[in-house]
Parts: sequence; C-alpha cells; structure tokens
Amino acid sequence: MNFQQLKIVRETVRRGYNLTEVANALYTSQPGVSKNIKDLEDELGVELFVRRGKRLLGLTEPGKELLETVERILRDAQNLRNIADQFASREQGSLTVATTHTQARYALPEVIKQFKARYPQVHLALHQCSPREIVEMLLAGEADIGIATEAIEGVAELVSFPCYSWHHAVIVPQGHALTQLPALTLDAIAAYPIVTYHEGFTGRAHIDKAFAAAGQAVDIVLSAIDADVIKTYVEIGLGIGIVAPMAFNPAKDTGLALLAADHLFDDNTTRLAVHRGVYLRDYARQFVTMVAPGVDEKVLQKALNGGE
Amino acid sequence: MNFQQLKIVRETVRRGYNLTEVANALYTSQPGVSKNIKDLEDELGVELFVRRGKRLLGLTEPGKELLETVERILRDAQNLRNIADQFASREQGSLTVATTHTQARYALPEVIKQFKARYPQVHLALHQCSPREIVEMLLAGEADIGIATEAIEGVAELVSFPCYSWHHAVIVPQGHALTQLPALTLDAIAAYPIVTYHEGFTGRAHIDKAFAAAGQAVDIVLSAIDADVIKTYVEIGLGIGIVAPMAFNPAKDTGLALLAADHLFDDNTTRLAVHRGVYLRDYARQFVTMVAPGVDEKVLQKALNGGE
DNA sequence: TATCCTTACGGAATTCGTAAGCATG
DNA sequence: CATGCTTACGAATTCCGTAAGGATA
Repeated sequence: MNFQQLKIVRETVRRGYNLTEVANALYTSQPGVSKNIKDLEDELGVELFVRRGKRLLGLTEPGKELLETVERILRDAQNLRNIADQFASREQGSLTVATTHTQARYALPEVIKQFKARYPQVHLALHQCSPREIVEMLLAGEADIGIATEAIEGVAELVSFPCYSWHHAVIVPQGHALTQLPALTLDAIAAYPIVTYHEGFTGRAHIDKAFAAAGQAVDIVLSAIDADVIKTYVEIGLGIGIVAPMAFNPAKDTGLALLAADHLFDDNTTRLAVHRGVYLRDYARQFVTMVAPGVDEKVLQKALNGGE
Repeated sequence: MNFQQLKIVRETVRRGYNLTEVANALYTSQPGVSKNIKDLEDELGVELFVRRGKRLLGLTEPGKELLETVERILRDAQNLRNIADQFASREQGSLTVATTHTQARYALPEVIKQFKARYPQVHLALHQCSPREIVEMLLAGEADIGIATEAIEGVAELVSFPCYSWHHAVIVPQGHALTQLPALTLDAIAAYPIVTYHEGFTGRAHIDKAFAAAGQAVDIVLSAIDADVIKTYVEIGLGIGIVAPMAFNPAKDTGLALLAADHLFDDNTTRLAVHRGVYLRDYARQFVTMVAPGVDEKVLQKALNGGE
C-alpha cells in the first residue's frame, strides 16, 4: 500500500471512474493507474470498483467503506505538510479562499486589506465561484476556506461558523413610487418586475419563500449572480431590485435608493466553512477569526477536530 | 513521503529514540532507518528529532505536533486492511484481547465459549497482562480490545464502556473468627494480616482508600497479581484475603468462606476499552456487545468515531 | 571501548512509461 | 471505430543492505 495508490483511488472516484482522465490529472500513465488499482485490490483482497468488462462503473460496497478512510489518510498526509510548513515559516505560505461575488465584492475587501498588511508574505488566492462550487472545492481540498450564504450548512464534512447576518433590501431608482410608501409590503413589491439573484445565490431561496408564503406571484425579469448586474438593470428601469444591503453604496450609487425590507424576508447568515479534520496554518486561523468574529482559538480547535 | 517513513517515526518514538532498536523492530537495516528519517525531514523541511551530535534525544516541537497525525495515518492504514478483511471473509480473522488475570480467569470464560461457538473461524488471542500493559498494547495497536478494572479511564486515546460493577469481598478459612461477626467492619478486618492484590491491580486502590479514610493501618503481608495466589495463602493461614467476589467458587474453594463487604469498599467497574478511531470487524463488535451489555451498534459506532 | 549514528556504494526490487492488444458502446 | 482498459516489456529510479567511518558516553 502506498500513497500513490490511495491518490489514484480518490481521483478515480472524483473523475467519474475514467482512468485515462485520472492518469492525466495525476501526471502519470494510464496503464500505471490500472496497475496501481489492481495491486491495491490484490493487497487488500477485495475489489474496490465495479466493472463491466474492462470499464469501471463505480465503487463496490467495500470500496465505498474504504473510501472514507482513504480520504482521511490523504487529508492527513496533506496536514503533515501543512504542519511542517507552519513551523518552517510561520508567516509564509498560501491561503485559498473560495467565495461568492457578494462576499468578495462587498464584505471581504476590508478583511483582506488587513490580512495582507498583517501577513504580507502569505500568498492569498481568492476564487470567485458559486456556493455549490465552493462546497466542491472545500471537499476536494482545493480551497482552504469557503465563505457563502448558501449551500454550506448541511454538508456533514464541513464545519462552519456564522460571519454576520443580514436581510435583503429593495433597491429602486431615485424618486421611485415605492420610496413614498411609509412601509414596504410584499404586495407593493410584487406590483413591479423584479431583478434579483439567481437560484442558489445570496439568499435567493428566502426571497422566493417570502413571496410563496404570502401567496404572491412575482415577475422576475432578470436573475443575476451579482448585485452589480442587478443594480445596472434597476438603474435603466428594467424593474426594482432585491439585493443584499451591503451591495449598496450611497456615495457611488447616486441614481438609486435602498429601502429596508427586514420585516419582509427571513434573515440570511453568511457562513465561513472549512473541511473537517484539516490542519489550518496560524495565518489561516487568523483569517477565520477576522471573518467570523465569534470564533476564537478554542472554538476553532474543537471544531476542527471533529467536534460539533 | 511513504508509509515506511511514517512507521519509522512512530517506532522511533516508541523505542526511545534508539534507531538500532527501531531497525530491528521493523526488520530492516539501521542505516536505512537513518536515511528514511533524513529524507522525511528534508521533504517536510523541518527537523523532527532533537539531536545531540549524532544521537537522537526526543521530538522537536514540530515533531510532537506531527506525531499525532502520523499515528492517525498509520492507524487508518491498518483500518483499511481491517475493512478489506471484513469484506473478504466476514467470519474469519483474528481478535486480540488484552486483559488481567481476574477477568481472564473468572469473567471471560463464559463469553469466550459463546464467542468461539459463534465465530469458530476467528483466531482469538487472549493476552494476560497488567492493566498498564493493557493500555500500552491498545495504544500500540497490539491489542484490539482491552478489559480491566484499572488504568483504562482517563486515557484520552481510548474509548471505554462499563462491563459490570462489583465490590471487594473478604475471604477467610472456613470457621474463621470473622465468620461469626454479624457484620464486617474495617477495624475487624485490619486486626488480621491481609493478603490482597498488588498495587494497580483489580481495584487495589479502592482497598487502600477505604482503610486510609478510616485512619486504619493495615498489615499487608502479601500482595499478588491474582486471586488464585491470594486464596492459596489464605488457605494456609497467612492472613485473610480481600478479593474480587467472582474469584470465589463455593464448589471448589471448600476450605474457604466468602464474606460480603459491599458496605466497606467503593464499588469497582470493570471496563472494556478500544483505541479511538480504529475500525472494528463485525465479530469484534459482537465481542464488545457480549462483554459490555449496555453497548449496542449505535453507541459503538458513535464512540469509535471520536465522539465521547 | 562499546554503542550508536552517518556516509558511501552496489545490487535488488520496484516503479513507470511506451507499445501493442482487446473489449465495448 | 473511437474510447478505454489490460498485458507485456524494457528503462529508470528507488530502495535496501553491507561495509566503513566518526562521534559520544
């Protein structure tokens, strides 16, 4: 048994049981991949993969059971390297954060500025992607930290911490009729075409839920990934927007007005997530505490080691 | 990084940093051991061991931090083999139980008889040793299951379950003066020379504690590992015995009488322990439920995966 | 001086990639 | 017939043991 064999098993599952792809991904030859799998199966005395003829189709029962442990071993092997790096150069290394447009654009810049000042030697990579992709990256070990409002909770392999809570707000052109209302209602909003987030992004589910609960049909004329797009179309009069309030900048968005709607939509909690059982370098822990203020060393330590 | 290097690191710590011993233990050459350590240190970029000149003295800070993960990786590697064996042959394999004389001689025979009948193909090895050695064996992965009354609780790496509780009893020759007393007292016992267990065995601490709390000095004329020795000397009149009651067999120990002393000594709980994070084969789980009746599949599953 | 570790070197074993062959959709 | 896996074989690399050398209690 060796690490290469285990890596191949993991990658085979991830790549949908295509050994040619696995070989490419691991920069090795395809026959080598085949042989490694066969050797490991021989050593363990069980078939890991279901085959039809020569093709691999999926994991056998023992394969499924073994996979978890294989993944933990490989994660731990990576942990060894990370721990060693931590001691070799405390202030140096890299940190990959996967997050959504909303966080990257509005919530994180301040934190990142501070982090960069504190750890100038750390190479910080910010990956903008969808909430689901964030989860994927964390699971695959391609990102150290994920930050999003959606998709994070309920993934057993991840530990997550709340960063901050917020409510959607309505954004309209300056002087819009809605600005005259004493208090916003769902009915009033639904009278206009709506521009808001795509499904699966930035609390969209809570928006749908509120209207559905009110039995109110809504005309969503544009669903976008990010608030900048939404604001653009609100500004040209396509409809009114429902956005995260941190996307509104009074100084810059002079043609627009933000109307609070805390009472209309459920609140959203943006969360930070890491993979259970990973070792976080000091600077990564620091980053976590900067983004999720309720988290201190003890909480983090406990959460990382399987607690919670 | 490879498994051999990790094994060498683990074994180096276990063998007190003597690489020659490590080489022997792992059936390899000593220069090979040196090289493997050096290679791993080079790859990780940190020194794992503190050296004076050429000798190794202990772990460095990074070494200590890394060791835990190294041990988990190696344990998981063993888990892979065990899981595979489980599927390859569900009813076949081996099970190593480390336990004390008291359990092996009086508590376990019945269980083992049943187990053998149920799993005739499983090679069951029973290691009789001291409670501390039991813990050592579990920590080193040399035993799958440990059963003892002492030393098990308070070892963080182990999960343990209560098997049964019992109180020490007094054993005297037939017709002894103590048999005439309506109720036994510590004072009455302390008037005689005492024959009982060695420190660290079979609840001895509770015996000392009871007398200490009563301010009663006792004359322990013989301390033995097992009740058979104790009974032998009680029978020849060396003193009176304090033993675990399951050691008394009315049919066979005809020259002796057992006197209950539940009210005099704290109760003892015999516990079964396994190493946290190990994979237990089906038959091993079965063995656990046979010995620790309160434990079912769910409890066990949860306990093995890091939860309390 | 005995113990213990390192370096050096040569042989053995393993690994790995290329080429060829075969099954499957 | 293109894709995907296996077998076969030779080269390269890695691994491992022996021998010799140096430091330390």
